[in-house]
Amino acid sequence: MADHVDLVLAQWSEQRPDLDASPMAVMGRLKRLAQLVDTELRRNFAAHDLDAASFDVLATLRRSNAEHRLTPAGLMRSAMVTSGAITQRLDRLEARGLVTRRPSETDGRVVQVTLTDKGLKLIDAVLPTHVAIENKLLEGLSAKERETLAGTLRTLLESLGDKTD
Amino acid sequence: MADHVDLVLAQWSEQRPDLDASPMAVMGRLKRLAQLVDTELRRNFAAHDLDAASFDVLATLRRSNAEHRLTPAGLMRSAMVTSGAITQRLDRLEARGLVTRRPSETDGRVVQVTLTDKGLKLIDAVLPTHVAIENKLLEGLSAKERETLAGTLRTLLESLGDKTD
DNA sequence: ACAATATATCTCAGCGCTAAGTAATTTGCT
DNA sequence: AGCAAATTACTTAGCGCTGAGATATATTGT
Repeated sequence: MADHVDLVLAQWSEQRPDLDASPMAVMGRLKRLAQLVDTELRRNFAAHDLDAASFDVLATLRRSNAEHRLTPAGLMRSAMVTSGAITQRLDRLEARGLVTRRPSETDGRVVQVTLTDKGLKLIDAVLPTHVAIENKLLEGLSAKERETLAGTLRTLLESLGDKTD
Repeated sequence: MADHVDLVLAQWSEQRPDLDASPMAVMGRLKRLAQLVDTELRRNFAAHDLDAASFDVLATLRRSNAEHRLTPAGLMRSAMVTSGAITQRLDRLEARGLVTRRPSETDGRVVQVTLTDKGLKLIDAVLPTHVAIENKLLEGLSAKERETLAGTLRTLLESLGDKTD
């Protein structure tokens, strides 16, 4: 009936009763869950010679359109990392022959990143296990709970400006 | 009415209609929120010459007991990082005079880590802004929604073995 | 036309983490 | 008591990210 964050909250109220630590009930759990999930997923990535960053790029290209093509700027917005991080991710993926970089014909500043056949095969091989693991991690919640949870998280994301537009 | 994850789910159903991507409705949002929150909190840490890792150690010591003392193993369990990460965090904090390391008198393998006066003052200076920012980030949810959300996240954490015991 | 501004990508130093392995100490089994 | 297994903390190589800034191209306002 108590997780790690309950202990943390009890400790705060003991050591700093003047501090209202209530936001941590949500924030602490968000952080902790994200970390737990990351650790679990990392195993699957490693089994396919991947890491979370590379998976993220390959998966984003895979789902974006039938050409599996996107610009670094698009990848950056999707991944919420800095442009430097994307450049380095692409360097690694290109060196392994999983994506190609081609200058845009219509805008000299732009680069088109495309999934290679090898990259497509790899991401399609990883996806089923990936989704299966995510499902397994969610087994503790009913379908109804998952739905409500997803809805509340969406409300929160929207309030923080995470729009599609 | 739609956040980034809604777009992602629509893309998957378009490009891989055979794949049941539904767990991403929760997992994708968890990851995205954790990343957004981290980015916001990082600013506050930097304003106090801190980073998330250092803040985490100082805050854990601050709340743990009146002596503000813990072992590296305890810090490791709380932070969910590897032992090497804790060693390095402590190296940095010790070099800045924010914590001290002292060998345990009862167990030769154990080290006692204690917050210094300087460390205590620093963490107490950062905490109010930290909680205020967390509160601000949660403004999009009603008190009721926050409560329900925290409850569901706890259920999920417990199902993943995040026990206090 | 042209200067100013905006956009897109890349570079790099510094930091922090993991994974794997080491060394020292304690615990538990027989 | 004696030894294998577990625990604790540390070390290091390699990776990936941020933040700041460089470079090149495109767009805007006059």
